[in-house]
Amino acid sequence: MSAKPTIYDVAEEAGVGIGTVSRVLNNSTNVSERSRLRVQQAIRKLGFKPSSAARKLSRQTRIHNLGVITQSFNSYYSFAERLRGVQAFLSEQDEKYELILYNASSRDNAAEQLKAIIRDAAVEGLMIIDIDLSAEEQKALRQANIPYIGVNNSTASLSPNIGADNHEGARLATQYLIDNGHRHIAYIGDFFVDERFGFTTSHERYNGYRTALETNGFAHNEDFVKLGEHGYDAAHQSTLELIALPHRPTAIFAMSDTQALGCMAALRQCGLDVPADVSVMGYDDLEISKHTGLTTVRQHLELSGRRGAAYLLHTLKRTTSDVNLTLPQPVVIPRQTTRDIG
Amino acid sequence: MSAKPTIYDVAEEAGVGIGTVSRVLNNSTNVSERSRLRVQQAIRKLGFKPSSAARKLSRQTRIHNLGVITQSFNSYYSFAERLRGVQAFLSEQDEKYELILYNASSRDNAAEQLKAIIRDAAVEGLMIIDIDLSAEEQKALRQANIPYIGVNNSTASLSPNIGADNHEGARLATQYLIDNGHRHIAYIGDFFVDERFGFTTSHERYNGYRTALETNGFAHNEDFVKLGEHGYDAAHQSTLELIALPHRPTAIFAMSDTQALGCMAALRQCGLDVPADVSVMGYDDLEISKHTGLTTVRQHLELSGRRGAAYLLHTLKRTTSDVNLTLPQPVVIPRQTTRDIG
DNA sequence: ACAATTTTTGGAAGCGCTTCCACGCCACAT
DNA sequence: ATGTGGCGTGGAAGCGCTTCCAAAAATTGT
Repeated sequence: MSAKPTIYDVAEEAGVGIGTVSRVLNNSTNVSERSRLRVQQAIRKLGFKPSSAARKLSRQTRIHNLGVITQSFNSYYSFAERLRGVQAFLSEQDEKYELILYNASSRDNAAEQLKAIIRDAAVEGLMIIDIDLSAEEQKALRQANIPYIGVNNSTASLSPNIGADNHEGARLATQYLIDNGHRHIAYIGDFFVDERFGFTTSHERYNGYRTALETNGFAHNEDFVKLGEHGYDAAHQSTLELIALPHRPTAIFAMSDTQALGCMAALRQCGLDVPADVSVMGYDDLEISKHTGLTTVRQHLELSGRRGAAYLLHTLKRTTSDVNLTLPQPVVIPRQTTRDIG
Repeated sequence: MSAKPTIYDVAEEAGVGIGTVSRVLNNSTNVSERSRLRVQQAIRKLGFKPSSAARKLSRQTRIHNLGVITQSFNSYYSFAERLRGVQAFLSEQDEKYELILYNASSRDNAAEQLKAIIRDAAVEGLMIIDIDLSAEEQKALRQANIPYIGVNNSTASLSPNIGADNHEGARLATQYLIDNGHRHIAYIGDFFVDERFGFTTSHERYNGYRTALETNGFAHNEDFVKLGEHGYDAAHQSTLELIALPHRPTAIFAMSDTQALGCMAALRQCGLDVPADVSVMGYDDLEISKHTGLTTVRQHLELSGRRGAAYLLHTLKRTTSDVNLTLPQPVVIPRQTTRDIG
């Protein structure tokens, strides 16, 4: 008798009909105090819990739920900013939307979760942050009739996609450093993994960096490119390696603000001043970057969340009106960690 | 005919039985290629979407879902760290849990959302971050048989609660400054609002600050207490006011790292060095604080998320084993923004 | 006392799906 | 021809709830 109790069990236990139980559950009027008490007692005794599925089904009330799946809770500050955009947009809507968060621990796990989502029809729309879906996965979503939108994925592989132009942003960042007289610019980024399905963010930004160098006719120095795990610590380590170089760079372009912070910490730890000795450029413009005076590239994180959510809702409502899928161009925000050495 | 199509509509359109439609939906075997195609066509034509509620109900598969409700997406970095703890814990479990995020825009909105959650039995367990529930609200949750856990709420009012000892943390922080020779210590915090249901975090930390001062027999200076909105900007403003004082403090204790950053920015902007001229102490130990060298109080944010999730799961499983609800004591993490002026 | 309301009640029907059973059909062996 | 097995198929039953309706009980008025 450990099976989940239903209202029938409760009704029997309380010696009333199921209608009465339901009425108590819903705080409906027209229930005698005596019945209400008996039912409540039975509920407690049986540890009864209404099934939300059954409720949603019978009560015709369609509660919409959107999913957000990401692999990048490690770079969770930027994820949080995007999420904030999503929430903000959703809360402005008339209808209520539940936001279900899926956090994949690895690419394989992401695939697994995705399958589960499709199998259970768990969400009506899905936002995919920082995961590049294979063609098959995207097809599966389409077949399941689940609209989806990629955010910060490799534009090439995931469509539709809220595109941050990583290449252009990185090019601008590098060009900014060049305009400030820098000739020896290092790049700190993540490993270029997962290239099966298009470029990674790191690779895209790296390409933008290379483009800027080449456009200006500068030689490319392989020693100035340091790839590692994402995050503060790896960037810290990479920076130490850069400093140890016979000819150290005069500027370092980190592919994320978090990494830029790790970079700056390493520089200062070695007695180097930022920006007097070395300029540092980040990427993301997290809110903290404003606070730390980091020169960086603004890429409209919160807005990307908003736009993504807007797209999903429009699609769900079958609105034909177009939704703007492009974000404003990334732009360099000059602050105090870069210096003109021209 | 704009009503949501069901499998019956699809079956009719495709000229097959509902069983076949269901089989196609579930990628079941034993469906002729011909039928499969017809069904898929019909699905597309009708824009059919399976109802997740009906699915969950019929398929006996109980998918658990937990809710997290918060009001504090404004201080979302610390929220993100907690959430990370929750996710990490959940992903270690065998059973699958869906995490539904509720973000209240105001206290009233929180009350509204809470009602909706209860009404819809939307979640099996609820984590309440930074919102103090009234006795009635807690009672409603209990009646609805939804286990809940407060995180960083005023211990007094929300029970059970994963308690961060704000008073003690603030006392330690202040004592640390005192031990470093400071006698003129300012406090920057949030307004003490919402006291109907217990103390706010800001108030608790303020009290800890006062306790330290009094224990050491120092006079309390009302001018040194600046309360405002939460966040960087208000703290920035408060700091400017502190600096303008005839006798400015030698140390500033901000109730959060975010505010400490605003404070430091203001100091530097006025040509004051941290920590040479003024020491700054934060609270939270966000990950960024390590990066910015901020002396602060560590309060185990991620762990609080983990513990909260653990409690909910244990309760759901009716495990009798006790769950540890107490967090390690907060501890001062000395870094580079404070100086011994003894 | 009785009739006229009003409140309270039980339970059938139905929400949209999955699952299962029974049946038709065809290919193959006998 | 007759049997045998397996695939494909339709549709009834059932998941746990809400909602409705008609009927029973309680209340009011006369």
